[in-house]
Amino acid sequence: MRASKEEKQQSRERIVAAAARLFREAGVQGASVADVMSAAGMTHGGFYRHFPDKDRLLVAAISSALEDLTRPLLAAADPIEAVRMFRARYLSQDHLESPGQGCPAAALGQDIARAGGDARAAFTDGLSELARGLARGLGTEHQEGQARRRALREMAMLVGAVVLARAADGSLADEILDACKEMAASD
Amino acid sequence: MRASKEEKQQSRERIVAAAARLFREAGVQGASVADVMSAAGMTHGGFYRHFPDKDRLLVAAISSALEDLTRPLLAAADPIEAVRMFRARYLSQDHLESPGQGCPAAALGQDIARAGGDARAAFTDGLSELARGLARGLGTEHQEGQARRRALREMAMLVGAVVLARAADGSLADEILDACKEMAASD
DNA sequence: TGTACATCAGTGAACGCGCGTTCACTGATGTAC
DNA sequence: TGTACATCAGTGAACGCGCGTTCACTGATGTAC
Repeated sequence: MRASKEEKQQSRERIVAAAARLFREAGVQGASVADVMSAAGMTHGGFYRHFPDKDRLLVAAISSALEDLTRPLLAAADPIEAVRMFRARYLSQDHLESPGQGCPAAALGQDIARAGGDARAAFTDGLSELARGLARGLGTEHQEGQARRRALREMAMLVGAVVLARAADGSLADEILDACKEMAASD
Repeated sequence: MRASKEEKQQSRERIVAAAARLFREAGVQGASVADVMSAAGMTHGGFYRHFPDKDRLLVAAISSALEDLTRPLLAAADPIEAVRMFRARYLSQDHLESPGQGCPAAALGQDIARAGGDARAAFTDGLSELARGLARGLGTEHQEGQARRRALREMAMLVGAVVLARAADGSLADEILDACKEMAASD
């Protein structure tokens, strides 16, 4: 039953992808190691051939999810348009309803703050890269440092809007998203 | 060992206060019923004389914490100054380090989104009141609806800033808070 | 007002359950010759 | 290249533990007369 090196690597990627989705959907404590392994198509015992413990899986899941979020911003040929699309997608109903595919800061920020340690470090690195991606599309008319400050403010507003809208019932949630879209437009 | 009606009421208030603090510090799943009862000075068995289950305690804790946050805004003689103070306190290092005494949206938003049901309803009500409190200090030069939209945007940015700053390491956390303070000042 | 009894706030042991992690095992893979 | 053996990815049972909740019990409180 031993799998090849290549198969092991693929297994690991499936585990991280499953964790990144389930942690964002259910929270770190709400998704068990067995849940993640099952979603990756394996049984729970094999987990420890890939990670020493659940905490290390969280670290890998955070990095992976943040990279997925940032990639289009850093790769875009038109950074200004990329930021516009990023915003629109971020404040969409679809993002609200699909935390498993969405921003890990909005879905896991509080879990990461409590986990501390390596999870926080991985989040800090990934978030800083996200800010860099956003700054690319916010810096044309301003000096260097201003673009980064604007990127950090933008991130704060976006994350707060989605955290609040997900925790609130539909009508207030819509109000919040609308108010923040207006902001983004006039920014 | 039966306590009087008045004592029972006081016990209940201690339980809710302990839960409001511990849930914000450790998360809903991170604070057990036994932890809460112990912090309230009792043993765990008595909990069910006050609440049918842990979910109902979360509902009471959310309402209580949001009322504490909103009270000074609604009671203020000078609403504009009250909002200024609210912002400064919200983006302070002290708030960052004391989630147990701070904003329940920034500490529990993701738990509330996942809990759904009555917790979400209680959060929606309390958050709407908070928006009303903020709108009091944001409406002088604008029409009615604009004040509420500005209040919702303000909430989103504040909550996002604290969620991100708590999940990130110190240096990036400071950058985020600073960037959002600037925004608040120029708003 | 005083008495007898029902109520029930709080205690602490006990319950069933799901969790993270460990372990003996299987058999295909990787490697040394 | 072929062979013999060591390695180890993945399985599934088992572990100890802490959780939310239940329950029998105690004795002070509340109430009916």
